[in-house]
Amino acid sequence: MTDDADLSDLLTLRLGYLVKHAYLQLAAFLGDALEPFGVHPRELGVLSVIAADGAERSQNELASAIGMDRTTMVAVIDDLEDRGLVERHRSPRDRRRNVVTLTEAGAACLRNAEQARAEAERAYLAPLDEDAAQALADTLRTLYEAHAGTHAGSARAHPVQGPGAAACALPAREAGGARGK
Amino acid sequence: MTDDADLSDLLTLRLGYLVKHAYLQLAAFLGDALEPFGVHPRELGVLSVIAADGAERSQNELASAIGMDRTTMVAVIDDLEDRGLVERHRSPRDRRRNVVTLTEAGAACLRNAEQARAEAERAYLAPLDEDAAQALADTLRTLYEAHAGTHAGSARAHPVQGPGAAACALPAREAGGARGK
DNA sequence: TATTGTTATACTCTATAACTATA
DNA sequence: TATAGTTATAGAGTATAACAATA
Repeated sequence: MTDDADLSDLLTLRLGYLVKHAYLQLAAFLGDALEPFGVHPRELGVLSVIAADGAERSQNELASAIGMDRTTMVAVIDDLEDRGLVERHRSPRDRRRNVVTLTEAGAACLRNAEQARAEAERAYLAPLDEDAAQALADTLRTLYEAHAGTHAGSARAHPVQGPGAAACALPAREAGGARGK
Repeated sequence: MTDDADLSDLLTLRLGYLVKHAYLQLAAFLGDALEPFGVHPRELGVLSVIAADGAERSQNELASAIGMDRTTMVAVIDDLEDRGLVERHRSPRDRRRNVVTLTEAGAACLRNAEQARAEAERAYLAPLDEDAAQALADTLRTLYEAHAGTHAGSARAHPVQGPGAAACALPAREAGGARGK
């Protein structure tokens, strides 16, 4: 490495780089914090939503509330059910629906893991003073709400073909291209 | 959907959810903006680093500067080379090294795509006033530098079973677990 | 022995299509 | 016909191990 400082400096000026690594770093914090409880961050989110209110939630409702695909939710519920944290019940009023409820163990796991999650978030935000941490949360929420629905089908909002696009108009990427050794 | 408002509200209070979706939404903005130029955000980062200074960069140096695995860099350079945007040269001083340089087309692509990237970032930050946008960048950079190296090998499987884990201490997750019916 | 580029492999996460049973 | 759950599959993205050439 000759002078990596310049190069990484260049990249940390990029918003995309910073946001991606914020996501990766926070995911590492959360994953480590939840590891003793045997749940993934995504699973904890599912448990939280199930416990959120008294209404009985079907798998489909859970999936759409979390922004998870309903086919992915099947496997998540499978895992949680195998570990005895949730139960599936056929809804008697609409026998297509699987109502998902917390077991005793699931409720206990939720309580403990939620505490660990909150601690992990605090640890991640520790380098910031309280105002900056609050401002970050507010800002992220503003952005989330303003752009909600943007990444559903990633190629939608910007269909425009900017001028000068011909500069890179070479053969589109293929799967297994020939290598130059 | 009975009352999704409550549920999504619950999730937007979670930092992990907000950061993840900030990443996904910004990635969608960047991906759409760069699509006319036929480059992915990751590839644009590689082009930028190559052009960053006069020093000749090997694949290994590019990879470590960007935080990309060196085996991943091989495929990225393959693609860029197939499209005529970069060239590989064997370094005469150390014949193990592949020095990567921009072609004329690569430099032109970089210029145009960089402009599109900057516009996409501005569009993403548009819901914020200037102070909030600047504060966000500063905060993200502070967090990145404070936690640098955190997500190297942190979030993986769940081998350890820590204290207080008894609440969820049921069978660990398997690959193709048997499903309930 | 260590390093660079490379290949092969595997694992995670996600997205799509199709099937079933219900409505 | 439409919807909920399910299954199978495929595509990204990433990580690891091993190998050849070179130092």
